[in-house]
Amino acid sequence: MATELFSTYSYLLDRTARKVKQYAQRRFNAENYDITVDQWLIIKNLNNTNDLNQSQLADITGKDHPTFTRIIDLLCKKGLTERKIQPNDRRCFLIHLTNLGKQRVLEWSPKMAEIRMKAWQNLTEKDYKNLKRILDTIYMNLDEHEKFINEL
Amino acid sequence: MATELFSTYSYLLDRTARKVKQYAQRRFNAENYDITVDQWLIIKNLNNTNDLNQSQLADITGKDHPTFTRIIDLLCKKGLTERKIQPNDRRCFLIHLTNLGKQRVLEWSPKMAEIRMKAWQNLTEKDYKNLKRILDTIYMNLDEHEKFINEL
DNA sequence: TTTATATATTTGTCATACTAACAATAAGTA
DNA sequence: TACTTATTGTTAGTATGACAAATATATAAA
Repeated sequence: MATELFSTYSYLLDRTARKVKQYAQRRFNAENYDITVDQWLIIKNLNNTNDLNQSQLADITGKDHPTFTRIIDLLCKKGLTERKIQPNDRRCFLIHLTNLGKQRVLEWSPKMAEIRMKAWQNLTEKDYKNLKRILDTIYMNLDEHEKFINEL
Repeated sequence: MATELFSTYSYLLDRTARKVKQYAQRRFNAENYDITVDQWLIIKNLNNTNDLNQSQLADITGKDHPTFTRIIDLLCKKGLTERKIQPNDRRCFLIHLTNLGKQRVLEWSPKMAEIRMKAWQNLTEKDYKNLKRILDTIYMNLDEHEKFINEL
């Protein structure tokens, strides 16, 4: 593999991930959608699987638990989600998408899909499969937990 | 293209980029290398092309200017770089890798290469070329400046 | 029942990403 | 020269990411 700095996958990955997030955020802002890319990821996911607790949702969306707490704080402040107490386990909350939250997901989804497709111009279904395979392989190569599981 | 959260390239990209950075940082910390991944990227690059000004270096390493200012502040505090005044243009500094900086690049490079290869297990040269092509395509699709250039 | 351990969430700290506003300097122009 | 515009870099504010530590509650063990 080439060892030149700018040929390294880590630089390319970081740069591209940032570009995608940055582009999406600018499009959100241009439409006056008062939400960040990471916040969107979460409410979009809540629309599919509502009423999970924070830990589960954090894991699903790939966020650190402290980071997740803070993002939910902001979503609650915006009225898009709420924390529901569970009487049978008072350690955890269920994160619930409010009616406003559901409305926003419906309202904003088409634009989000359009933005997502924009990045994929000139690429094929096969490219997607390859990308997914390569990224998943890298992820697994570095994931301590998965490595442990595989050794069992 | 699939629309599920876990099948979106943006999620995969973000997740993988973070995993790579996180893994590298943990390995740095384990070796007591007092440096972050982003700081390393910059001194590694300075070792090839020393004495550029901040704007040029920020562009090369893909950082925005405010972020770059802060990273250079930290690198200078650690004695790895220094800002040199240019008499003919007093707006900008040349960023200079100190002797300690050069020493650290030499000292740490082998471990960094090892860490980089770790993520690439089970992948081929062809995978690398594909990944690079796909990521570059996504980047170009979203890059306003390049788009403008291409239209000329 | 008391103690120990595990789970869920929060708080604090540092680093980075991005935006906006600002200061200093340089370069172009009337 | 004086005015305007562009460039370079900094600072401040908000959001996120990673990690360590604290808090509250639940569960298991002695």
